[in-house]
Amino acid sequence: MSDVTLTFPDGKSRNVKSGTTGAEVAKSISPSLLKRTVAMQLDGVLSDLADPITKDAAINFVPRTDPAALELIRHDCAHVMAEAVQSLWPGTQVTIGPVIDNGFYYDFAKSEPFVPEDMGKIEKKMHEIVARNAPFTKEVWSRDKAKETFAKMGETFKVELVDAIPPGEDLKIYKQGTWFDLCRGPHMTSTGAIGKAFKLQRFAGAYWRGDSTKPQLQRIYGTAWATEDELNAYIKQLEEAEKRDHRKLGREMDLFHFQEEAPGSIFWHPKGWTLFQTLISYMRRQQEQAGYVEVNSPDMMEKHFWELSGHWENYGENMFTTTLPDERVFCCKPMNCPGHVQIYKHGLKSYRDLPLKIAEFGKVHRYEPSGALHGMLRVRHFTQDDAHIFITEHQIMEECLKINDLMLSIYKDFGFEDIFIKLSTRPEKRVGADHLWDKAEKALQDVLDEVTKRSNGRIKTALQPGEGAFYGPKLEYVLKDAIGREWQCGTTQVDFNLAGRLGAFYIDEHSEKKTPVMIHRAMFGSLERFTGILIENYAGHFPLWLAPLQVVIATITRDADPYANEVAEKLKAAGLRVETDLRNEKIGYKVREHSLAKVPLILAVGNRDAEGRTVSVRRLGSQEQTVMKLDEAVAAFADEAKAPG
RNA sequence: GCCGGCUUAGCACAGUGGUAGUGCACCUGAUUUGUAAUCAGGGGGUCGCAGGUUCAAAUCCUGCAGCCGGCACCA
Repeated sequence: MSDVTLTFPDGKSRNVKSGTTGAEVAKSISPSLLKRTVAMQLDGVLSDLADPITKDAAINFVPRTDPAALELIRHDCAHVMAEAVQSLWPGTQVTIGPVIDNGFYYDFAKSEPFVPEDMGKIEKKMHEIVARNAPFTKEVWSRDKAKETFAKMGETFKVELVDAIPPGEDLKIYKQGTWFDLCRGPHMTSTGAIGKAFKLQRFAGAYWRGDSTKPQLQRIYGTAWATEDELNAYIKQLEEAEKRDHRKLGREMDLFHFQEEAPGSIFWHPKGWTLFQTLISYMRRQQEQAGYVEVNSPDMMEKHFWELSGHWENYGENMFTTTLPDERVFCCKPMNCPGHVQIYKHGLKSYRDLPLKIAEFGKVHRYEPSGALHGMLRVRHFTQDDAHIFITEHQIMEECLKINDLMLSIYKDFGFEDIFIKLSTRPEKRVGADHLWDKAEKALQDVLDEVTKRSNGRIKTALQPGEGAFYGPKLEYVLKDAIGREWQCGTTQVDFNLAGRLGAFYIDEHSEKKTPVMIHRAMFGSLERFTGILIENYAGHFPLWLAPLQVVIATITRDADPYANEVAEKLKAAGLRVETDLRNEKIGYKVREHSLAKVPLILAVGNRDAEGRTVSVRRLGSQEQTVMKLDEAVAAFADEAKAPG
């Protein structure tokens, strides 16, 4: 047999016979290396340590503590969980069990639902299986053997999976003791390598193959790490995220509430509405500077209008309708675009009027499925910072790039600098001719390429085939928050269809009627969602310009009341949002309360301050106290409270 | 919409068949206080809604709604 050359991470190389396994190579170097190795990488690709090596490769032996081993730990853990479930509930069918961010899941077909107490039982059984430390062994089976075996076991989902594997591919079976599963691998050397740092998290329903027309399976989510320290750190991180939950902070900070008579709808309280309006003012200023005009269009229009626009056909099941006493059917607008086209159509437009940028802080109404609702992040009535830009075809690139620049600069004002952009192309359900879709998708791809180039590759992109809107493809801006979670906010959509459908045109330089192209775009996306994201991103600790209540003046004794009122008046006159706390309480009590309410600035005033015309400043999150002259404090805070941009 | 869980005072929670509780918040009084809880007293709940079982239901059963975790859908 011929030799193959293996190159080790230290640069040294060595020849071994083709067909030698990774385990044999490791053992020949040292038995202890073999013992601590759970898998290998060949040219960077993970594979089983027992795999024969048949070509030259850079080889790396992976110990279980190597970051590369983490996905193996999780994947092995999914197998162990599946064995545990099948041993506890014989007759349960296994389906798929992939690795996901921070963990894994496995989907089961089981007639009785899992109950909460089952989680502990499964975990216990898993620990037993890990302790048994059975080696993972791989076999390659014929398609027929696999189908026959799984069919005999009653594993109908596995049979379906076998059928879905392309003809040329090997069918691999991984065994851990007597239990086995169809799996593409790789796995570690034995179940013991999983260790103890795993935990099951939740039961959930999930459709077979992610398809809501197919049977629903029971999914178990788990997390697994190389060490218990890492597991604990991860759990702590989840707890941190929970503390930031906008639903919890919204209640604690008295920003808004929900109630069951209005599912998916927000009752904004004064403080929350102040925050909301601060965001709108900010965006209004940004858009004015960028040459937009603001309009307002009707919330309800007759159904036939939405039939004409294509919404009734393509979006109808998400629309609220109402029948008036005169029996005409009206629809609440789910989007602002058709209304903006009507405004565009008033007065003949020339190519000289383009680009025409029509913006609206319009509240749209969408009947979302009940299971989709989630605090302010997914509601049925929300305000978009929406705009429609009417342009000629050759203005697409320039306008999309302007939008992109504005989008990025706005996100930066909120501290979001880690952005990624998804391109979503034509969905199955759509309006318009394919050649127009070709043009629209090409245009957005070009924009995306240019944006990536300009950012020197800092902005990452992804393609989402079939995820576009029914009237056009879209770019979707996803931003990463302070604790690494991703949120989709802005969107830019190129639309060759809607203007034509609704009879909008302009006169070009040759006096001919032309159909404008429309760009639909939103930057915050939904103001409600963006507010929720900001609450979680800042954990309620808003920068001064956003904080609904910016300053509290807390008195130390009653004697200081007149001075406290004077301080409040001065701050209000400087444009700050201020309250006084003159209650008969100790200063420590007041500081605690306003700190819990996340007020950015607490000014304590007592007799010393009244005499010296000073304030004692305490900033949220700091124990430190700074005594400032009143006039200086007012000027400094007024400056700090200015909105960016 | 689908699967599972949950729903008790403003908030967080205890209470599994026999007169509804705790802490915080709230109200009243005393205390005038220098940076994360001063002391004492008091009020507050058709136990999500509607049915049913029972001598008796927060507790058991059925239906509905909302919420939570996922799936599907999506800004």
